[in-house]
Amino acid sequence: MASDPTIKQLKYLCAIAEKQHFGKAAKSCFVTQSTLSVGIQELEQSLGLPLVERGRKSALLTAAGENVVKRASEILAQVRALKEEAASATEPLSSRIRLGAIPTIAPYLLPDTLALIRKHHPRLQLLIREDLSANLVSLLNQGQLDLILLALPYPVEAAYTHELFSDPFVLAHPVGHALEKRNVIKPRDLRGHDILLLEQGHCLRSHILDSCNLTNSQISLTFEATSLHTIVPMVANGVGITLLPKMAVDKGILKGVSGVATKAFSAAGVQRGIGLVWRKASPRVNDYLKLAEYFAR
Amino acid sequence: MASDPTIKQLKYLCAIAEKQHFGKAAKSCFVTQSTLSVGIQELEQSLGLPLVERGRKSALLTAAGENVVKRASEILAQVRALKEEAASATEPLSSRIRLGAIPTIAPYLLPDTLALIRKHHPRLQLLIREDLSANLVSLLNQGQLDLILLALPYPVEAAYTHELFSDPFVLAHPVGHALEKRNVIKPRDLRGHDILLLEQGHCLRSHILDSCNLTNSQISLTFEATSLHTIVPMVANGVGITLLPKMAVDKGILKGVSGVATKAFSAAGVQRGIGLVWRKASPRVNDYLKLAEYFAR
DNA sequence: ACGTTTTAATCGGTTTTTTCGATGGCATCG
DNA sequence: CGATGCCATCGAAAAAACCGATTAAAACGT
Repeated sequence: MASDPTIKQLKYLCAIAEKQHFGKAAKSCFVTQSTLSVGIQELEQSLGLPLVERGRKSALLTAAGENVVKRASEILAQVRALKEEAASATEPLSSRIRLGAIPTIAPYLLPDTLALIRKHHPRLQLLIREDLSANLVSLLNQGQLDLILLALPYPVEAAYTHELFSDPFVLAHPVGHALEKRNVIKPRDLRGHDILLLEQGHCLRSHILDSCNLTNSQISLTFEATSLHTIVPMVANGVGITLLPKMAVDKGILKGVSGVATKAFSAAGVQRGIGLVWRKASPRVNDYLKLAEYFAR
Repeated sequence: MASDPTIKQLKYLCAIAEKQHFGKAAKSCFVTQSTLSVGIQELEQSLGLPLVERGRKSALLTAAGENVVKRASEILAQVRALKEEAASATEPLSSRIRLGAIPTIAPYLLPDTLALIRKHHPRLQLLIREDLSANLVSLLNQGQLDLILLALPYPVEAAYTHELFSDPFVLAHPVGHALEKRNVIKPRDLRGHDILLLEQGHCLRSHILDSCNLTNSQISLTFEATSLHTIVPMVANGVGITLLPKMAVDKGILKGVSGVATKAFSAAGVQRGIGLVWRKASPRVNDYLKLAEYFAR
């Protein structure tokens, strides 16, 4: 079977088309005339037809040769484009990063941070997927995502976890609630109260339970919500109390809601970690670390 | 400077994209795994960025890698297209031939012959240019034309002349003309008669003069026309006599014209030759010879 | 916990290809 | 008729491509 033409050969041919002269074409390609000559011959052989009409005065192209040149120059242009794109992609934090984030982080951390990142790295295309931790980890390990933003601790299999900062939980209770008068609040003070949590599958639920040493059975009323935004009005209505990520409170989840007060825990450890996770083999660790700086502030 | 990626390398990369596995990709490229491995590495080096994420389970593409693959597959498709076009062009009498012809041949020889050629070689693209011999020869030697159809003899510089057949001149005279009664007509019988010829520059003029041993001064009335079609009615109106290529008469130049009679010369040599001319260096002599067969019949 | 397997990178050596300088052939020009 | 210009060809040297074997590292199985 006839082998493929070489990019070099196509270049030679285009040079001939331009210069109409073997020697000059060779010079413009920085090779000797003999090299270019055999290059053209090989190309003609591999295509099975004469491309250049060797005259004494000048080297003209065959009709077929001109067609080939037309296609060849397109190919060369595309190759150039490929190289240029690749070159621009070597610029850090460019091209595409597919980022996953869980629902109890994304709405509070991403808007500001992404705006900042976008400002500094306009060439970076960040695709966001919001999903539960388990799904994100699975997608990451399948290669469908490049980077995920999780609450820690979380088992991420073979992936690498880069912790960013810790996010304390704060108590959110109806105004006038029995806990309001206490100066100091510890996890054990929660026992016996109706605690509203997200439904199973949200890692926030287990992080809260774990960090407060509670079990499912110790929660007297397990009213399960699908989002923090649905829990807040329930607290306002006196249905129960809840723990909110400080991150969410800082970003104004209580804004416009009356009848809910917050209180920080005096004990340490009532918190979750926030971290980035990527595949160990990932070649863009530098990019991820740079992104981490934006998330960490 | 970074060297160009190789077509082979692009193939390797696309194979990886498809198989997501070095070994399998290598097999599909009919090379060993090591060959493909270094090929990919070279490509990555020349582009200056990682394209493949070598996992233990599978070889995934980087974001940049996917972009490159997209472009690469386009390039490969174009290369394939180039090869296919070239292959189809090896079929004889395909692609393009730029044919020049003089005004005293083209209208009489081309219509029928081109129809025949078109029928047998539908893939052949014949571009026709009608011009005076001198211009055609110049265009041929400049490479603007591939083949020209001339009346012979004609000096064609370095080109090669392939004679097809001879085209006798016939006398065309008004009905009732003095020459009508003669059984035998020789060139010298023309002397003293008003002979209508094409203007200077048309080779037909000099061919007639030469073949009849006439000089410009021997023509009593030098009424110069720009085309044979304008001469014929002038003959019909008794303005003079003329010599017409038999070819033109055969193809009906006198059809619908009354009052003009024709007579063959009894002497040999009152004729012009018809021939194809191409550059000696032309690589498509086979095609031209094949075309010559159509013109010669 | 420990071999086994899988997978890609690496190494060493051979073959192939590429490239160059020099030479040759051919046609044109002075 | 020699000089010149141009492309093809040749021979040698350099570069590369390629292969098979081996290594390294991780995943898998027992």
